[in-house]
Amino acid sequence: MSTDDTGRPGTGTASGAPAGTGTVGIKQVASHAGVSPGTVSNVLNRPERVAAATRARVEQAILELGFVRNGSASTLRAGHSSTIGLMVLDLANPFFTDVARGVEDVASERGYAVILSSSGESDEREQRNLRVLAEQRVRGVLLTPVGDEGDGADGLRDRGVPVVLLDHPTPRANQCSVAVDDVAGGELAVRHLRDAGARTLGFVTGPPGLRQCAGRRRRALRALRDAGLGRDVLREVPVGAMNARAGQEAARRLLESGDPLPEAIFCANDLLALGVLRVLLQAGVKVPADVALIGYDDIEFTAAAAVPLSSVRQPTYQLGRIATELLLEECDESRGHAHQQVMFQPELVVRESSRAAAEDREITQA
Amino acid sequence: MSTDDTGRPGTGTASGAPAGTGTVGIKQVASHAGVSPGTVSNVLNRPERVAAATRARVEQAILELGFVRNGSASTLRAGHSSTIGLMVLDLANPFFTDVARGVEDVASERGYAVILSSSGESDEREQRNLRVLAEQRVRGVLLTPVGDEGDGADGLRDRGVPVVLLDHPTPRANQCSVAVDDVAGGELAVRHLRDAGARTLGFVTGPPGLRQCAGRRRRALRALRDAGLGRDVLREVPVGAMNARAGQEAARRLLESGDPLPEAIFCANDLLALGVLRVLLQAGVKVPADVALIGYDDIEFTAAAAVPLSSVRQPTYQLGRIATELLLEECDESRGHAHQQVMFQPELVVRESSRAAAEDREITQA
DNA sequence: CAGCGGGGTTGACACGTTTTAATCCGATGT
DNA sequence: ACATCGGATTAAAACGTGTCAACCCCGCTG
Repeated sequence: MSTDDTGRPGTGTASGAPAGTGTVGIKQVASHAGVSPGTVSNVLNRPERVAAATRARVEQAILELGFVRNGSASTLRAGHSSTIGLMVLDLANPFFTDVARGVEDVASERGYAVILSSSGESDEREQRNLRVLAEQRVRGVLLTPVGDEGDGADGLRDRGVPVVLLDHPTPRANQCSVAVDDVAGGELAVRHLRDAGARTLGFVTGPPGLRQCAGRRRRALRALRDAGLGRDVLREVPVGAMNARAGQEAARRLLESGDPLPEAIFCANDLLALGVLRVLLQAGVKVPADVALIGYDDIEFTAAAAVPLSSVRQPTYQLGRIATELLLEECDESRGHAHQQVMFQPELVVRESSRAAAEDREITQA
Repeated sequence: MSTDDTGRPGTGTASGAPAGTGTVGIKQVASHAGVSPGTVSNVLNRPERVAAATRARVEQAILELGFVRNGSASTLRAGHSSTIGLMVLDLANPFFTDVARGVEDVASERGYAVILSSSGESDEREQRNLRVLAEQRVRGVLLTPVGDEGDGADGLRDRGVPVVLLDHPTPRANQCSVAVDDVAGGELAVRHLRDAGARTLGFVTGPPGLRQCAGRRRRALRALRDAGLGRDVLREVPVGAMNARAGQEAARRLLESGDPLPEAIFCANDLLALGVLRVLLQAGVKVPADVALIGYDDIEFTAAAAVPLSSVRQPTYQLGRIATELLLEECDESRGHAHQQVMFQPELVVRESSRAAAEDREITQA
């Protein structure tokens, strides 16, 4: 059968690798190496089962023909692909970027590809993108759910696709999750601010619609209570987003309210804190002498800020790594897999922005 | 049809779609709707060819059975998938993050999924990940190549996979590319610094092995020459990475060298600039009074820095959008597609860090 | 009334791979 | 020398969808 379907109206007219060959599949490799397609498949998937001599011959043929396996056909036949889905809330947030790096590294090590999706904190987009992932027959999904309940992925789980919740503790025992102890983090921050001498506290938080924010707010309140302080010393400043601009907005509101500034401000997010910091400094407020400031996430830029920001560090990269390892484990041995809820402990990182006035004689040493 | 799956999100097990059903494919839908598989396929792909009545019936069946099309089979049969690959240099860089957002938005709009890869500025990883993309039979690839020559993707192009170069102008006419005019950007920055009164210039640049850095260095030199300045006024400070830590390192080296500081510093990257800024401020150097400072990329954090950083803005998000649109266009109508090299013009963003002492009477307006 | 045309629908095949059962061949044990 | 065994290889049957030619039905025209 002389299959010369070369009538390609193709654009880029061939160069480099053996071009012109319509599509080089397992069959072409087989005939070129003088074996059957089945053997080629074996070379690809269970090299140990094929004699060294033939294996070499096949590998040679693969190289010469520039064959790359067709993932679709493979997936179709095997029933599962070698890609995993990663759905984050916001790509622009360095927190998720770090997580994604961890995910990508592990996945890449194991030969998995990562399909990255961003829900943009929208329920509807989350659903739409999850559907795309389902169509792609991803092997599993790492999901930072938008809603409180992680049930947006129930559809996937019912279809037998493992789902690991990211940065979201789950009450349900029938799924894996990886998260950081938010309550402990809030406690660390609030206790630290109190220890630094603050009697009144401002709390800058994102839109309450966001699960993340709701959670962090609850956690802050609880930490306050645990610290023996009443809600009356707390001043909440809700803002519309979780970025630096919103932080500036929040600080302006605090300044213009006429009330005295709180002695310390806890921001639900480093981006917010950076914005707050800038406006305070511009207004001549001294940080931390007048107002102590602490953020959350410990993104890279906090350390580089004019007054280096205290923050609560989360093992973001590790978060991604562990979650991926958990997911791949669940994929590989779904039989004996025991779901586990991993909870990391956050770590307080104290920098200039919140050092007690007592211990810092010379902050900005210029 | 007693569909009792109405609003019962509470019960953990078995909810949503009919569970237990092995795999629901096009056939099951067909028999459930009393039509042939071919018709179901038509409903999915060419709805206009099927009568309204049957279409409704089929759609109903799809809904009831919770059918989602098997992308692998679809791809296999159709010969091309509905995913595109995006390979960036470094996920941790907000520049690429922004680009990725643009890509994701457009792709998502058109029903494409995005497979995100990071080469981590490593040639070997680029090759490995491109191979994975090839296996996945992506419809096309957006690539920010590591090497000077964008030939790492030639293998893909030969296989008929459209490749659009991202943030990398190409000399070759047989491919699309989207980039920002680096030379113009360098000129903007250098000219601006000179206009602000700087006579000597420091240039902090990343590892020369990186194409990005090599390019930006060349561009800076050229801009200098165009500005009528000799190389003798230039002081180069190469560093090992493109992040804030490296910037701090660079600034320290400048300070400790004993030579007088340059009157202005141009950083190849905002992250570097942030690091430089911090160290300068700590050392008591006034910005911009003593040293003017400008970065590149205009990432979000520059505006929020203690001394807001001047920068050269690139339309990052747009970069991603346009590149994706170009790619999808090339995919859809590969016949009549004319390759084009899009070149954006960068924009100078002047903030406090580089205002001439003359023009700023009152910078901090609070 | 016969022929015709066309929209709607159908079957069946092909896509490239994995996998299972069957086949082949040389070597081993008696 | 024959039966047997085991490793290496093969042939063929799926996997779920898209495509295309064929087909059917019905109304319309000559």
